[in-house]
Amino acid sequence: MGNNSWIKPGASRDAQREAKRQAVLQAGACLFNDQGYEQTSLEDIAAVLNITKRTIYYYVQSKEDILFGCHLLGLEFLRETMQQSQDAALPVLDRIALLIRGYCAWVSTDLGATLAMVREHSLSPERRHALRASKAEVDFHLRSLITQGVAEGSLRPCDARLVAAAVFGALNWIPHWNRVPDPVPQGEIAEQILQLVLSGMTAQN
Amino acid sequence: MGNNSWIKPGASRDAQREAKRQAVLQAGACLFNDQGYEQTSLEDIAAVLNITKRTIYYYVQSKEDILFGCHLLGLEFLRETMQQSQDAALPVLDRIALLIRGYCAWVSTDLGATLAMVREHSLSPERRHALRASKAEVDFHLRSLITQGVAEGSLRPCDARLVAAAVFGALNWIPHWNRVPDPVPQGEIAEQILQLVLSGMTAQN
DNA sequence: GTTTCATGTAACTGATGAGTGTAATTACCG
DNA sequence: CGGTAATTACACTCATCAGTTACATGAAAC
Repeated sequence: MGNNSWIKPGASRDAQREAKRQAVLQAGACLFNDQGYEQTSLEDIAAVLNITKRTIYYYVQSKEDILFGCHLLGLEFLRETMQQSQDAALPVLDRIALLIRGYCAWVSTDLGATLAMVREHSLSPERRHALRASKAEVDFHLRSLITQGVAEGSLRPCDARLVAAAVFGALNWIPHWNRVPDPVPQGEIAEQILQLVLSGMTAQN
Repeated sequence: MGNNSWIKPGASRDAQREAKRQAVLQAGACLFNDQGYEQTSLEDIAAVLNITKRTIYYYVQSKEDILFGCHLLGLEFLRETMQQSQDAALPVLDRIALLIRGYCAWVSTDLGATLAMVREHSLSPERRHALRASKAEVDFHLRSLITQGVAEGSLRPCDARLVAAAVFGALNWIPHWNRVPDPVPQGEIAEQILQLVLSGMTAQN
C-alpha cells in the first residue's frame, strides 16, 4: 500500500493481511462517520489509504462487508468494558460508572462511533438482526444493572428500560456533536454525564 | 391525488396546493425515518401517496427540497414549545421541564424525528448551515436555561454545554429505539427523562 | 530463482435512481 | 361550457458507483 508506514515487518503474512484489512475498516469507519455510508464511495476509502479500489476488494468482499466489519471490530473493543462492569464484587453504582466511562471512551473512537452514527438500513437483514442483537445485549447489560440497583435500594425506583435508553442516548449522541476539529476531551464528557445521570442537575437542599 | 380523502374541498387552490405539498413532506419524513433518506426513492414516496413520481415534481423541485422542507416544517412545530419555555415569569426548573416535555413530544412525530434521524450530508452546504444554525438555537436555549439555573442556585454547578448535549442526546435518541409497532407512550418517556436529568437515578439518603 | 502473494492499471458492466419532456387526460372553477 | 390547474403515462437522459475482467508487475518467501 502507498503509505505503508504502519506495516509491521516482523509479522507473518496472515497477521499483516489482517492488519491491512483492519486499516481498511478503520479508514471506512472514519469516512462513514464523517460523510455518511452512502456518501462514501470505495474510491474515497482507497484514496485515504493511497491504494486503488481494486486492492480493497482483495481484503473485503463488498462495501457492506466493510461496514459490518467495522461493527464487529468495534464491538470487540467494547467487550473489555462490558466484562469489567460485570464484576459482581463491585457495588452497582461503581459498575454503572465503569460502564458509562468505558462506553463514552469507546463511542469516541471511529469504530465505536460507527455503531451510533450509521443506521442499519444498508446491511442485509441477517446482519442487521445480528447487529441489533449485539446492541440489545449491551442495552440489557445496563438495564440489569439498574434493575439490580433498584432492588438493592441504591437506586431510586424507575423504569430500567427507559432510563437505560436515555443514558445510551446521551452517550450515542456524543459523536454527533463532538466530531469537530477541537473536540471536548472524552473524559470530561463522561464525568458530566455520570454526574447528571447519577445525581441529576437539581441543586441539593 | 389517488387517496384524496384529506383534501379540504372548501379551501382555496393555494391552500390545497400547500396542503398537498405538506402531505409530500409528511410522507417523505416517515419514509426517511424508517428506511433512511438514501434508501428512499421518489417512487417510494409517490407509492405511499398513490400518485406518480412526476406529480411530486409538481410540488417540489428536488428530493433535497423534500428533506429540507421536512426540517423547516418540523422546526416550525417546535417553535411553540420554545416560546413557552422562554417565559421568564416561570421558575427555571419549570421552564426546563416544559422544554423537555415539549421536545419529547415533538421528536416523537415524523417531522420532528427527521431532525434527529437523518444526517445532514445530503443537504447543500447552505442549507446544511442553515439547519445547523436552527439546531444551535435550540441547543443554546436549553444551555442558557441551565446557566441561569446555576447562577440562581436552583441547579448544581455544571458545564451547561455538556449537560445540554447529554439531555438532547437522550431526547434525540428516542426515535431511534421507539419507532416500533408498539411504542412506549411519549409522555412516559418524558417523565422518566425529566426525573433522570433533574434528580438522577441514585436513591436519596 | 521461481513461485506465490500483493498491488496497480484501466476499461468495462450493470443497476439504480434523480430529474426531464411531452402529450394526453382528468378534475375543478367561474 | 370553456379554460385552467392538476395529474398521468412513459420514455428518456444522465450521473454515480459497486463490483468485475484480464493483464502486467513488483515484492516477499522458501
